[in-house]
Amino acid sequence: MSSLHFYNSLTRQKETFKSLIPGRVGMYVCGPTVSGESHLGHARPFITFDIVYRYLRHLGYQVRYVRNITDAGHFEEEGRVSEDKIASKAALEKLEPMELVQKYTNLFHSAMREFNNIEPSIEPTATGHIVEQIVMIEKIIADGYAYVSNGSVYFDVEKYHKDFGAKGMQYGILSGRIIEDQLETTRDLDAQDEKRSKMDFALWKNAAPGHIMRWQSPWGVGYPGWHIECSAMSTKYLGDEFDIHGGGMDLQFPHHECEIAQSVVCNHKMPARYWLHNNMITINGRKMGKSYNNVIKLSELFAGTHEILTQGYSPMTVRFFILQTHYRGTLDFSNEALQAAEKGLRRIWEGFMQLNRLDIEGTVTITAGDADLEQKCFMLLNELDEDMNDDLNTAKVLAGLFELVPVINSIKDGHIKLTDLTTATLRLMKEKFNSYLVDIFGLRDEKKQDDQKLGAVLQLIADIRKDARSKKDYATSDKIRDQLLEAGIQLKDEKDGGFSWELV
RNA sequence: GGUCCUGUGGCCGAGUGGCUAGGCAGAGCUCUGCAAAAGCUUCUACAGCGGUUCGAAUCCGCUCGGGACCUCCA
Repeated sequence: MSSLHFYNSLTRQKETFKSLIPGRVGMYVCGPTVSGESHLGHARPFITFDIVYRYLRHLGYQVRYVRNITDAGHFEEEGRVSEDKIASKAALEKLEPMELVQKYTNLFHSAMREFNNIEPSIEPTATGHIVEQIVMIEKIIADGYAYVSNGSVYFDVEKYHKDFGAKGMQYGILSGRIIEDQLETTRDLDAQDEKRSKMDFALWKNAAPGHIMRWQSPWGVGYPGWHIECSAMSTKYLGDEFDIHGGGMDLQFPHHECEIAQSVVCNHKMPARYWLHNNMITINGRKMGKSYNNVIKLSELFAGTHEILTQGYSPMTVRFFILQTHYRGTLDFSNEALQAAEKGLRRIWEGFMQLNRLDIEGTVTITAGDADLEQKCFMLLNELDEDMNDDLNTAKVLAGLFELVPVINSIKDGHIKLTDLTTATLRLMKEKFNSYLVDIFGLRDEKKQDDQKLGAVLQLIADIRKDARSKKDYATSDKIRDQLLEAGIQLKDEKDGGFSWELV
């Protein structure tokens, strides 16, 4: 598998990735609803698609990455409480809705920075694209696939299904749902009378009195339905047809299904070629979500303030934790798993630092001193790209890197000589570690150890300690080491008589 | 009820039918004044029952368990 493959939810199989325009990729990812603080579950898609973004760029693509901010709010429960999520919270908190939106948007952005996610190329907001959404709805009505009912507009799913199903774009194409079954099994909800069919979904909702977020439209005062913003904004910034559409698995139906229907009516094309869905983060085997009351907010996660947390976990630990599993599998949260990730990250990062310190150009070796080891390393290094290309198997890439860590440490400790490997392989090792850990996985050192002054001070203290040790004054040397550790600085004696230190 | 996914060793997790990932934890050893780190060695697996096959964790069937979606949801 020498080229990039993605599992495409649309076709339910792995496919070779080929962009519509050579060298360029358009990617749309469903962003957050900023009606509340982001939680651990939200971290996954944004980290996952950050990896996709980084990897595509690493491969040389010029990517336009669009990720929306849903700030217009949606009804709590369709057909029942016609109330805007953001508006209801705003009433409770006595805040201007846009003030609330701003607050949570800022929090979201700061979390994204902590995770070291690269900002998208465009981050459009739903409220900033009301006009585009209205225009799109008008077109759907004009073409006969939507109808106005009591100031609201609904999409006519059955008509769409009948007409476009004949063209191979039936409703249910993405989620694998059979519309006929859906009609029989969909639960009866209250106040369905505005809709002609229970499958129909809202494009525009009539705003009830007291509903704070509202806009003037051809159908009266109201607000957009849940799905139209993504169709409007993806079309505007990426065109009628673009390469990748991403999001959480729970959005596959109905959100993405409806998005497809809307876009197909307007543009007569399947909007995206590759549909990528990340799986959920579970906690005790259950999806993390408001309805389950098991949400850990990111701020709680970092600080360790949630009751189920035994400690705080840093953004990089969380990022690494997410990378250690394949994005399409569920990932179960537990303190043990996070602690393991924390230690694993530390180990691989230390190995990476050691590797960077090796002077591999000192003696250039053409022939490996240890042919078996050379072959093993060379193989491991070449498998990395294969694994990454295989639907982004980050877990396997990390496993491969981990297998090389003992080799690096052994070189450092002198168990393996630099000349046991060819210089070409050592160079490749440096290159791959750097590419994957830094560029593609977006990991970074969270402990800023580049403080020159602190380093100088520690050098002095270490010299004093060394003197004490040489006089076998272990009481003093241990005191220095123990008290530094209490201050959060760990000294490590090296075999060559030197020392290293680490902030803990 | 409908659609789909899933069940791997103490924990987390990869896994293309044959070469039995990896991390964390545990045990032993080496190095060290001690410690930490590191290195080497090592113990626990493929839910159960059938079937296909020379051979199955991997394919098929059944049973049991877990989960997701069908309603806002990452």
